[in-house]
This record gives sequence, structure tokens and C-alpha cells, in this order.
Amino acid sequence: MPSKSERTKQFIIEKTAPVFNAKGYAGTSLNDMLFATGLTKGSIYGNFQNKDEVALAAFDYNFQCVIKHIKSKMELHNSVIDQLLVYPETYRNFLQSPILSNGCPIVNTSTEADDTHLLLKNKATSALVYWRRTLENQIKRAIERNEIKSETNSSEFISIFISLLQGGVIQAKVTGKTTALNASMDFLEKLILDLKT
Amino acid sequence: MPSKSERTKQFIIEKTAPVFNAKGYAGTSLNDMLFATGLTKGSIYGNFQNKDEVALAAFDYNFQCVIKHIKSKMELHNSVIDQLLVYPETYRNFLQSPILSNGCPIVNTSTEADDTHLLLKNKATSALVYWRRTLENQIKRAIERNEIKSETNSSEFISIFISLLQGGVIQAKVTGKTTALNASMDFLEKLILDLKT
DNA sequence: ACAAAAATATACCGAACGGTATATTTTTAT
DNA sequence: ATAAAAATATACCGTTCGGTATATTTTTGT
Repeated sequence: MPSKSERTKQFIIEKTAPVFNAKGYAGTSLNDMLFATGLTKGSIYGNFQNKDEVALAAFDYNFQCVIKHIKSKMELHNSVIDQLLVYPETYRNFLQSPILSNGCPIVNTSTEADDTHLLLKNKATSALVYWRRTLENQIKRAIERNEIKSETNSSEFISIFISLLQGGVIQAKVTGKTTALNASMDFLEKLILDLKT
Repeated sequence: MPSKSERTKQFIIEKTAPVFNAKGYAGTSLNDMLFATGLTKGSIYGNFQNKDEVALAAFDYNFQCVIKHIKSKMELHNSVIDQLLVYPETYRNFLQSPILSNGCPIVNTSTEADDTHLLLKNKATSALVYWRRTLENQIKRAIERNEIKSETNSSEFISIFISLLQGGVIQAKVTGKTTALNASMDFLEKLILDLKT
């Protein structure tokens, strides 16, 4: 069993992470964190050095949440095409999903932290790099397996792939409606199916 | 000649608008505003009721800046296709443009204000609606003129159009590189050219 | 040029901010 | 069970926050 401090540390991260994702770093106050956890300052500052450290841990947690959620759905499929289709399928209903409804942590964090909080910005950058690399590996593997056209420019495809996802999510968040998101996801599905050999 | 107060009011908006776009609403303090303008609290609060009012005016200003910038480039072209191509052409170099380099005001504002500042969120929403309507009108006009395929689903196209732009811009901001943005813009250009009759 | 009015600067306010020192409680190992 | 250690609560700190009352300066209309 993990130590008490490890457990409450995790507890603090889990409870504050959604708040950070929704309100942003500057928009989340220490009081917000106390309210979200039900703990006191002593407890939080006993486990973390400062607000920054919690925010950084919260970002990692939020990102991992999304990753795990997608991965668990992907494992139900064998072909890479079907695995890639998990993204548009998942994000279509992202407004309903408690994990995703506050938007992509990368988008949320990077837009705010771009000019204000270097450490957070760096986290968002490496998260995006990680995401790209994951997709790149999947596609390369599928090309080797002859599942996807060998002439596929994976880097270009990934850029468009991510643009459609992030652009669609933003439009859904701004309008509160899923029309533009669904149109983007329909289109993305076609692009994915076009990769087939 | 406009009155003194009208001039300083405009001056305050122009000077604080870039700061609000870069740092966000919660991230921009009154001191930031004083520093950006070189004025004092008395001067700002003599012309605006509160920080909110400046932020809302700053958003309008930022949005209008982008609109005007795009429109002025569009007026150099006659065909709608060429006019639509202004977007990818412009956003390709957005990191260099002082007007655009801090990102789309709609994206910046909506991601932050979504759960924190209703008035700002509404502004972002109507800005996006306005943008869609402008594009819709352009496409419909082009269809009537037989410049664009009549079977074009303009609503779908616009959703994808905006997704690629916003998604591309976000990736450029996060990574600091234009690779993904350029790939998205290349693709968008192809989509625009595909509209041709 | 001058008085009235408007705009701006100064000095201050209470509240909330992030953070800390210390007291108290709760774990933990013996 | 108990003492040492660790975790948590309490009370407090200086600073910055957004905002205001008032004094002073600058426009403005005559």
C-alpha cells in the first residue's frame, strides 16, 4: 500500500486536474484547489512545493486520462485503420464525455500558457510531440503490414488529422453545438479510410 | 475631431488588446494595462467602468483587426476561389505577423473564457458565427456565378475549412514550428481548388 | 483669456492572492 | 501500546488584486 502522502498527493492531483483544465492556470486559485479537494493549505503545501507543481502534475494527469481513454478503445480493434477511427468516433461525443468535455488539455494549456507559463507550455509541446510520434508509429507499422498505402506521407497526414480533431473540438466548445465537429469528423473518417490499400 | 476621452478610450483599447490576446483575461492584470498604456488607474477608470469593459472592447478590436487584415488582402482578387486562398496564404506566415502571431482571438478567448467569463465567451461565439456567415455568403455567391461546383455542401466545407485553420494555428503555436501548419494549409488549398467548376 | 467641465493623477481601500511558521493530529515502526 | 515521525490544520504574512474617492490638471466652449 502506498504511503499516506502518496495517496493524498494523488488525491490532490485527481481533484484539481479538472479545475485546472477548465479554468486554466491563472484562473485557478488556491481557494479553488482547497474547495475541490476539501483539504487545507497545510495539506497541499505539505505534499507540493507550490501551485506550479500541482498544475504541472495536473496537466500530466489530464493528458494521461485522455491517452488511456483512447487506448482502451483502440485495444478493441485489430487493424490500424479501425484504431485510427477511434479518434473521430470518440470526439464526436466529446461534449458528453466527462473526461473530454472541457477540451483537449494540449489546446487548453498551450493557448493560455503560451506567453505566461513556460513550464506548462513545454509540457503541452512534448505532449503534442508524443501524440505525433504515437500516430507516426501506428501508421508506419500499418504500412509495413501492407494495411495502409505505402505512398502515404505520414507526417502530412498526421498534421491534418490533428488539425481536424483540434479544430473540430474548438468549434464545438465555442458554439456549444456539434455540427462543425461532426462535419470535421465525417471528413476525417473519409481521410482515414482513404489510407487503405 | 473626436473628443479627448474618445481618443484615449481608443488608445487604451489599442494598447491593451494585444496583451489581453496574449495573456488572456485572467492573466492580464490592471498593472499590465497601466504598463501597456502608460496611463494611471484614474485615466482608465474614467473611461471604462471596469476591467471587463476594457477586455470586451479589446476582443472586438482584436477580431476586427484580423477581419480587416484578411479583407484588405481579399480585395486584391476577383474570384472567390482566389479570395478563399487568402486564408491559407495568410496563416502560413502568421508567426511572423504581429497582428496574428498571438493566435486567433476566437480560439484564445473561447478556450479561456469557456467556463469562467460568460460575456467574453458569448463574444467569441458570435465572432465565429459571423465568420461562418461571411464564408457562407461568399460560397453561395460563387455558386450563383457558376464559379464553384453547385453540389458543394457549404456548411460542411466551412467546418473543415475552419478546423484546418484553427488546428494548424494551434499546432504552430504549441510547437513553435510551421511544419504542421503548412501541411494543413497545403491541404486546405487543395480543398479550395477542388471547389472549382 | 477664462471659467466650467471634463479628464487624469494620486492616494487609498478591502479582499483575495500565493505562501509559510507553527501547532496539532494522524501514521508508522517498534 | 507507545514514542518518533510524518501529515495536516490553523493562524498568520506580505503582496497584488480590482476598484474608488478625491485632488489636480487639462480640455472645452464662450
